[in-house]
Order: sequence, then structure tokens, then C-alpha cells
Amino acid sequence: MSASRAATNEARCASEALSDPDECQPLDLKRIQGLWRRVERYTAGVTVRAEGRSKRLIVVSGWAAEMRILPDGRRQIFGCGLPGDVIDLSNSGNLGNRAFVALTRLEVVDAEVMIRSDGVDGAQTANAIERALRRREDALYEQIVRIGRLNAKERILNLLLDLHDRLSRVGLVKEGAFRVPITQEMFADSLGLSLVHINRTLQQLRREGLLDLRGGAVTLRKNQRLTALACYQPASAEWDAVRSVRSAH
Amino acid sequence: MSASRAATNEARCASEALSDPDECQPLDLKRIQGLWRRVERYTAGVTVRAEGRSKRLIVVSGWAAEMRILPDGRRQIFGCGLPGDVIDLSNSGNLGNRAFVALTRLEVVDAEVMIRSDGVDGAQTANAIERALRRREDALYEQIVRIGRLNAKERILNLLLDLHDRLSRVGLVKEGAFRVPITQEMFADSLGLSLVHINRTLQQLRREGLLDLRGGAVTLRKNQRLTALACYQPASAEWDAVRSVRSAH
DNA sequence: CGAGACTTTGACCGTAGTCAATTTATGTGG
DNA sequence: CCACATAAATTGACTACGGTCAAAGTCTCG
Repeated sequence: MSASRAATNEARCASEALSDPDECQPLDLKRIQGLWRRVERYTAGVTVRAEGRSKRLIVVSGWAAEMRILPDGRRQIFGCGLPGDVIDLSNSGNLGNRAFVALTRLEVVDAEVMIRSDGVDGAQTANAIERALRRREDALYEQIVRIGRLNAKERILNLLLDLHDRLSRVGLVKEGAFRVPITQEMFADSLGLSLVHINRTLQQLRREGLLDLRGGAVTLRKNQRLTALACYQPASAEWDAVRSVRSAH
Repeated sequence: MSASRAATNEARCASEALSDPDECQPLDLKRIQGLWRRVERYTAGVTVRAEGRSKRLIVVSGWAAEMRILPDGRRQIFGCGLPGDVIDLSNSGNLGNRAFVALTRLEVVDAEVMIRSDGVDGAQTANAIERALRRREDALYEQIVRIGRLNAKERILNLLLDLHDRLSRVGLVKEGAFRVPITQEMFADSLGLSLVHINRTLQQLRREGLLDLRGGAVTLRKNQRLTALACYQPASAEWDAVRSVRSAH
């Protein structure tokens, strides 16, 4: 596959990701192709830095992970940036540090450039990016529920279902299967578990026929048992919220 | 204490919280007092709803908690809204539900109203609110590290240090002590632990002389041992990020 | 004083972590 | 295309942190 051919495919991905199924227009493909020269490339393992351009990037192809390393070496992965996701490097908060690291070959476009180059539809593109930012924040909440209240099996299934749906939206799921360029160690650091436990739980899930994992590609056997086990449809929080707070001093 | 007197105090809190120590002016107290009639009040246990006004509120006094209840009754608390914090009710994301619940008597002001009523300094107020929103997002990351990679003792100390610093900024820490209107059950649901384990760990921390807990007020014995145990100074993430990713497929 | 919420304690269990070794990819250079 | 080096995945044995269940003790407040 030639480089330019790859470019076209990947642009398609980002375009679909930035368009919500319901209300919004997909981005104009030609425009993204026009941005071809503005694509930044990273190789796996490289940290994405916020130098000499805006701090918001759109992933065109590849995977990135946002993470922190604690002083003693422990690592926490906050989430993954997939094609169509926003990478927001304005992490200059007062609390500690975060870094985005490319997990694969990674291509990104400056969000500002994307908006400006969009002429008439600038506002639309800007909107799409706003929505992507909101999705990213939602993902943080989902991550908290995962590692805060789900057990190992649930965490893994929940994360895989999440990845499935996000990749599905950008056309990266083929016949139920999708690539996951993530080592079990990274799964562990994402889900707050140990490498060994991830391995054993994955095997258990395989034995139970809930998923299929071969050659870096995953297939989920989606059925009611799986989605139930994954706690994937978060229930409405407002029901019992009151009941369980009672008189808080 | 009369109602109007309370109002003055609480306005002071929000004002200080919205001003960062470094660059920004505190809000004009008189203006907040002028908003007195626009304050919304909730009693402990009530869910804050997004009806008939903007979706961003500023906490003037009291505590709120953002949480989700899973279908099977498990609960996850995402974080607390303290005086000066923003409550963002635009949680209409596609993924599940969240709710803000008052943990004490709670007073809030519509952020839009606050900005509009601020005449000349509208932009400044708007900025302060932007910063508060960013702090809130940062808090989500801290929460993920806490429940993802810290053990029970670390989680508790880390959370308490966080609360200490946030309350300190709004003048709610007196001689090292601050009120925490949070039951141990809520600590548990915030930190991803069980009620019983929270209780035992708290006692251990007390025996070790790391903190003092009496009558709903906490005093942290701040020293190097405590901050070290709490993993509270998040290290720079970029150091070894690369080392541990290597070739990710 | 009694009721309900909250905290504390004990006994026991189980999920997940640790350590260490082995097997299986994945790659790279010869 | 094979040999070696390195990263990843897998397995076993053992440990421990934290969960569960159940009961008793406190605190508040009407």
C-alpha cells in the first residue's frame, strides 16, 4: 500500500469519527486530503509534544495513549486516542503531569489548521471538535467507574466494548474484529490491574467464549451475557442517588 | 447566625476560590452579595437539576458530589464540588448518566448570571470560571490515578491532601483542620474501596499519627512521610513514558 | 428513651498481586 | 532462511490486600 493511498484511508477515518451519527455532517474529505502536508507523524513510543502549534490535535490514524508515571515507576493510562479523537495537550494544570505517547505509527493534524482550512464549514468543524472534546471527558468518567467499581472481568469487557464502539464509528471494525495494538501490560496499567491478572482473566474470558483474541485482533461475542457482564450500559444515576446520601452531616 | 450574615461569609468563599493565587483578581464581593436573590439552595441529599437556567453553577457554600449508581446498586463518586468549584450539568453525553447531589446544605449561583452581573469584569469572571472548569477536569485525572494505582492508605491520604489544599484556598482550613461532611461509606464509594476497609485504614492512619479525625473535622500531620505516602506530588510523566511503551505493534 | 444512621470490630474468604521461570512471538543481522 | 536477542504472553506457587457477612457499639436527634 502506497503512502498516498494510506493517507486517503486514514483521512476517511478521521472524517467519520468527527461526525456524529445523528445530527452532523461528515467533514469534507477533499479538505482533509488538502491538509496532507500538515500531517504530523510519530513513531511508536514517542511522546507527542506541544511545540510550535496549537495544543489540540486530531488523530488521523494510529493509536495514542495518555498516561502518567508515578515517581516509583507505577504507571496509569488514562485513555486511548483513536482516529477521530482529540488530543488536548493543554495539560498544564497545576496538578502533576500527563503525556500522550504514540502506541503505533501515529498521524495527527492540528485542530486549528483543520478549522481554518475548512472555509465555509469552519464552524461545523469546530463543532465537531467540541463534541470530540466532550467525548474525551466522558471517557474519563467511564474510566473512573471501570477502575473504581468493576472487577477484573468487567473492566476488561467494558474497555473492549468501548474500544469496539469507538473503532466501529470510524470503520475500523471488520466482521466484528478489530486490532488492538496494546500489550497486556498496557491493559494492566489502564485498568488498574497487574499484568499477570490481565493475562489470566483474558484466558478465562476466552474459555467462556466471550471473546476471541488472536494476532492482535479481538472479536467480541456480543450477546446479552457479555454486555451484562461488562456493565456497559450505565444506568441512570439519579434513581437512588438520593436514597444513599441521606443526611450528610 | 442570621441568614444574611451567612450569605456574606459564603460569598467570600466563592470569591476566593475563583481567584487563582498567581495572576487573577478576586471577584468583587459586593457583586456577589448583589446576587443574593439569585442563590439557589439545596438540602443534603437532593439532586441538583439543570432546569430553567444555564447548566453551569458556582458553589457558594456547602459540598456536592458527582456520582453514578450502577444498575446493581454499586455507586461511584467522581468528585466533590467545594465552594468556588463549578458544577457542570451538561452531562448529556452519550455514555451513561451522572448526577450532582448535595452533601450538605448547598448554595449555588448560575455561572451565566454571575458573569452578566459582573459588568466591567465580566471577562475576568468568565476566565475564572474557565479555570475552575479546567481544575475540575484535572481532578478527574487525579481521581483515576488514585483508584487505579494507589493502595488504600495512599488513596485516603491523597484524597485528604487534595481536599485540604482546595479548602485551604477558600479559607476553610483553620489551624490545619477542616470539616469533611463525608461518611465513610462515601469515602469508600469515592476511592473504590469497601466501607469496612476504609474504616480500618483510617484507624491505622490515626494510630500512625498521620492524621487526626474527630467530630467530622480532619487534621493532617503534614510532613514528608505523609506526602510521600500519599503520592501527592505527581511526578513528571514524560521521563520514562517512552521506555515503557517500546514497540507497540 | 428509642430509632436510624454511622462507626467499629471479628472471623473468614477471595480477588488480585508478587515472584520467578518458561514458552511463544517478533525482529534483526548474518 | 536461520540464529540469536528481545519483547510478550503464559504458567505455577504463594502471598496479601481488600471484600463480605454479621454483630455490636456510638452518636444524633426527635
